[in-house]
Order: sequence, then C-alpha cells, then structure tokens
Amino acid sequence: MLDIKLIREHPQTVKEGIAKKGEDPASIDKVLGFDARRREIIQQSELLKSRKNAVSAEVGKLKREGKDASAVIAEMDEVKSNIKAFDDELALIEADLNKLLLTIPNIPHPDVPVGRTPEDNKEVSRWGEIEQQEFEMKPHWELIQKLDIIDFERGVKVTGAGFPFYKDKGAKLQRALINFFLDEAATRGYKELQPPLMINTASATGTGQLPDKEDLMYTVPRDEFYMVPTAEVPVTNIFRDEILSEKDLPVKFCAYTPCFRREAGSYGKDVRGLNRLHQFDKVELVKFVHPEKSYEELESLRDDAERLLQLLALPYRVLLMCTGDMGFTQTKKYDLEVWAPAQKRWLEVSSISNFESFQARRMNIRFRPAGGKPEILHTLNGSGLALPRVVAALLEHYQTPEGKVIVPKALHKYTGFEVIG
RNA sequence: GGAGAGCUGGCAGAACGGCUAAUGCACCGGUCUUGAAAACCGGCGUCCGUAAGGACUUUGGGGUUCGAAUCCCUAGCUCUCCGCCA
Repeated sequence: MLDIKLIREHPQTVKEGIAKKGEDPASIDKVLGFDARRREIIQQSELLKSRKNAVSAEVGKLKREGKDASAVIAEMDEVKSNIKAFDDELALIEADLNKLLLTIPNIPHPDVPVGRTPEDNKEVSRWGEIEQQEFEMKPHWELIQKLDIIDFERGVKVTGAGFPFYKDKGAKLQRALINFFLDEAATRGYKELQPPLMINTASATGTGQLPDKEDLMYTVPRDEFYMVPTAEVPVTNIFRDEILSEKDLPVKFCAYTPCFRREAGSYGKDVRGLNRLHQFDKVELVKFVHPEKSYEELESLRDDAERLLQLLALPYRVLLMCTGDMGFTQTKKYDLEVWAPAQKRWLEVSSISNFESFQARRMNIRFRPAGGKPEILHTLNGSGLALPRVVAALLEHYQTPEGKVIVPKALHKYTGFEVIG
C-alpha cells in the first residue's frame, strides 16, 4: 500500500501514477477526505480522553484521602458516551480508509512505458538464435505423449484439468531443473528456504494477493488458509512485523515450491499442454533491500534469472512491462519469455519485479539505519524459473527428427541421462 | 483430540484494580579520553498537533469499572503432559 503521507503531500503525483495503471484517480480524493475526517475526529476524541484521564486521577486522589467522589464520577457519563461516539466513527473511517488504501495500486517508475495492452510492452533485449529446423517440429504436447513422460488424462481423473502426473524421465527432468535452479541461485548468494505451502489471510494480504487477486488462489476453508500461488508469499512474509539490521541487507532467499493457481476463465490453445496449469513447480528468488539500492538490485535479479536460460541455451527475450500490463503491486517489472519453436510463440517463464515499499509497508518490514529510526525497506522478487514452460520450450527446442529430445548439457549431472526417448 | 500453564519493549524480567509499566542487558547520541573501555548524562514503539502538548501501546477483539497489564468473555499462538500418528 502507498504511504498515506505521500498521498497527503503529493496527491497530484499519486493520481497521475495510478491513472497510468488504468485506475480511477478519484479514489485519491476519497482517501484525502477520509484522512482529513480521521484527523479531525482524533483531535476531538483525544481532548475528551485527556479530560477523562484527569478526572480518573482526581477520583483516585479523593478516595485515597477518604473523600466523596460521586460528583466527579457523575460527570463522566456524558464524557464517556461522547468518546465512544467519536471512537465508533473513527473505527468506521479507519476501516474504510484502510480498505480503500489496500485497493490502490503501486505507482509506476518513471522509466516504465505508459500503455494499456501487451503490445505496449517494450522489448529491451534478446538472447540466442531463433532457427527453424529442416524437419517438421512437433509441439511439446505431442512429444510428451509419444515419449510418455507426462500424463494429463489421469491427472484429470485424479484431480482435474491442469494437474498432471510427471512420469519416468519427465519426473526426473522436473527434479533436475529444480535442483539446477536452486544450486545456481546458491552460487549467486541466495539462501535456500522450504516454506509452508499454505498461507494465512495476513500473509496473502501482505504481498498483495488479497484483496486484489482472491479468485486466483485455492482456499482451505476449514482453516482459513490459501494454497500458495507462488513462493513469493510465504518467503516475503518471513520477516513480517520485524526490524532487520541495515548491515544484513540485502537479504536474498531462493525457494522451490509447487504453485497453485485457479486461473479462472482461461481456456483454449493458451492452455494446451504445459502452457498453463493449476499446479506447477517454480523456484522463486526474493530480496529484501535498502531503499536506495532497489533498482540496481532489480537489474542484478534480472541477470540472475537470465543466466539460467543462457545456461540451458534457450533463446529468450526480455520485456519491460508497460504501466497497464504490469500488475497491481509493482513499480517496474521485466518478463523473460522463452521461444517455443514448434508453437512459434514466446512463453513467459519469469517475472522480475520491484515493489519498492509497497509490500513491505503492508507487512511492516523495516530496517534500522545506523543510529536512526526504523524505515520501511524495499522488496523484490523474480522467478528463477517457472518450470512448465521451460520444459515446453526445452522439449520443442531440443527435439530431433526422430522425436527424441536431447537434454541440455547443464542438466546432465542432474538427470543422469542425456537423451529422452 | 483431551487436560493444564502461559503470552509485558530488540532481549531478559517486575508491577495490592489507582499515583510516571520497575529494573537489567543490547543499541544510538553526548561528556570524558590520543583512541577505546569504564563511568556519567540523554535517547531508544505508534498516532494527532506548526508548536506547547495530548492520546494510544502489556498477543488481537469485546466486556465490567470513575479507573484494567491486573477481573470476565472470546480468538490466536507458545509450552508441558496424555492420546493418535509418518
């Protein structure tokens, strides 16, 4: 959430910022109205409370001296009911204000292209050669079926669409990629975590999944938990309501988890094969950083993620997301898209974002600068990487005319085999 | 799942329903010192207010009372014992 002081002091800047994300700037005027009323009530209520405290102290004194206090006590009835009236209104205003603040998106960084649709995203770089093979390339779902390495149909029976079984070399390839990604992250200074796979409401609100994206998550109603939609949620919440020392920054974590997403409303060829699943595996990279460093940390995070695709020798491009396409919580976001040669399309395998203080303020994560008061820090995260589309691109890219798949060299020590099929 | 005990600042740890929520450690600033340590002084949560000042803060929420860390209800969490269990 945005800093109320920022909204109070620079309402115009904030309005322009959220307008770029396609949000109605009128909500800012509502915030200002609530804020003004809130402060007005606080002042009146506190005046009465001050009076009440003074009277109570007086009563204590009279009683100790053995005198009668009934006259002063009688005076309190009205004061108390007035306090209650103010505090009731204050509670309502604060609830409204807070609810509203939670629905106001983060303000985009000035570098970010202004736009509304994916066409407005800016390609900032490209790596690797996109070559068309001589032979007819098969899309990954056909390779999967022929090689019998992933069973979608039985997944449908056991759970539903989008919950596949990975089999044989398919399962081993998953394990290999997860270990490869985690090991590479470790070489870049990320400490490994195995987080909880269910999260509570406070955690989901902290990173911004709630209230914005409630429909995206699977719920566990009996215990009021959500299944993790990404490791970002438990990992970023690890320091909720804590104060870190400045000398410990940046703190870097990597975590593998399955991710569960309802993805309501998606269908068609976008979801063929591994393109979109309800349960998928991902290694996530999360950083807690000093506010002055967050944009350089964003670039190094992007480099950490890009390197993984380079090691797998898969062609990809980097997009700088436009204001309208980047999401609620981010100030600046890159997507990495890998080339799937048989489908002849780019597949998003990583999103790399700076949230500045937006998440950290919701979670109350601070650091203590030398000798100073605690300050809200900045959070970032990026996928490093999401598996299914990497697998899709890998199968398509490394297929042979005979329908086999060559395992890229970087994975050999993890898979223990060099060819599938 | 059952029974019991508990939750006070960054940490440890006091407080008969009333007077400024002690005290110690850690941390920050200052004095002193060539420098450091020690000692001493001050600071060390949030909000409102230009300020003076005021309000709030003993896990969260509600209640009793002129007045609640303290009593009552409720939620969460932690610990101990029992049961079940990979």
